[in-house]
Amino acid sequence: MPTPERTSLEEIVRAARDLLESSGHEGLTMQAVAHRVGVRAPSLYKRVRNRGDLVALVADATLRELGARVEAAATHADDDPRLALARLVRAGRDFARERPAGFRLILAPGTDLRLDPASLEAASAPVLRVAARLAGEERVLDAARTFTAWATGFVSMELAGAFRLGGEVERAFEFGLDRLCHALAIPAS
Amino acid sequence: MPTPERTSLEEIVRAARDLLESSGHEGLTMQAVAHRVGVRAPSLYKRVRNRGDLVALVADATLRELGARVEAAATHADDDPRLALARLVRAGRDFARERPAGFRLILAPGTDLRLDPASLEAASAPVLRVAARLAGEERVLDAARTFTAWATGFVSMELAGAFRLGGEVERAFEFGLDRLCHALAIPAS
DNA sequence: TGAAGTAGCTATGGTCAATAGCTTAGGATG
DNA sequence: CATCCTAAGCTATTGACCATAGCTACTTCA
Repeated sequence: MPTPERTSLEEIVRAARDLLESSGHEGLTMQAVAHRVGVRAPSLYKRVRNRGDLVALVADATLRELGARVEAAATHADDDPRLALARLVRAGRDFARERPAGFRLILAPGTDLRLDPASLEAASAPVLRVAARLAGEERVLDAARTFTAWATGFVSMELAGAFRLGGEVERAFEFGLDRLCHALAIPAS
Repeated sequence: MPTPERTSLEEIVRAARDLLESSGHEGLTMQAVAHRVGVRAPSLYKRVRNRGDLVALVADATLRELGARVEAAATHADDDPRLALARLVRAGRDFARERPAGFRLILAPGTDLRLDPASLEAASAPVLRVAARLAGEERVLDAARTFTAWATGFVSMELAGAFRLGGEVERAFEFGLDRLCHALAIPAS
């Protein structure tokens, strides 16, 4: 039997995620992570291949948490798909505000970073499920993608500060959500 | 009169942009840029404060080029706003495919990076102009933002490889564009 | 008690950002 | 023409960080 782990991989990833949010992508150094875990930097390489690997783990953990949040928002069991979609996107917005740096990591992953397809699947499944309930929509996949595109674009714009005043954000959100729902519920003319 | 510049700032930024696309964000080192320009690394600091500054210049140059492309796509002088919007988004998609790394830089700028508001303004103005011509739409700003959100989200998804097969991309694009145009041309009920 | 495996450490090498200080070229000025 | 002076570029250096090598000590199991 192997020796029980003193410093678990989960602990390292958690420290790395916190550090990413507090110090940015540049501040996410092996030394800083190690210090936060209470260990010296080289010890991390017993659990992680290199820094890129750690960043990938951070990205995947973040993506999975986003998926869980969206999933939780989807399981509210009310009939109105519009409200369900609104909750889904709000879950994404809240998450992006809580972990902006992590969100950026999964929003625009570098060429080197490969997100786990299973995690992506899990995160996008709820939208697909709700979209399937949209009245009059037969092209469910395309509808879900259109909605997801708007939602991610909106959140990324909000994150980048594209909306100056706070009130404008909500107005723009309600507007976009309303129009998207109309557009996707009404069959192509 | 000052001595004429041997190595211009434009030359440096151009080299940095090319390097960003060929070697990624990590490969964009001062040494690599200097070597490409035909100079030693410390000499760059005569033109640029630090690496972050150079990245900001790269981002701004990329954003301005995107703006110019979108602007060019908008000045086609045909009456159909739908075709105009299609050309706008296609210009963005083409650009994102040509300079994916640069596009990511302006899509999800890090917390440290501040994009020039004027450049952002110039890049988003064409959409606003076309949106203003949409029949029956009075909330022009919100409409433009909704459209822009969908477009950026779509491009970022395409860039991240969210669409498996090539054909699916075009189908999803046509679908989303069609629905968005319908949604934004029809006044809220 | 002895063997084995493993967590963590120190020491080290290599890359890169950034600064200090020097050298030199080339125009401006007398 | 001689001189100055600005600025471009260089070498040398420091400090941060990633990553590996190799050692020590502890835990578990026979």
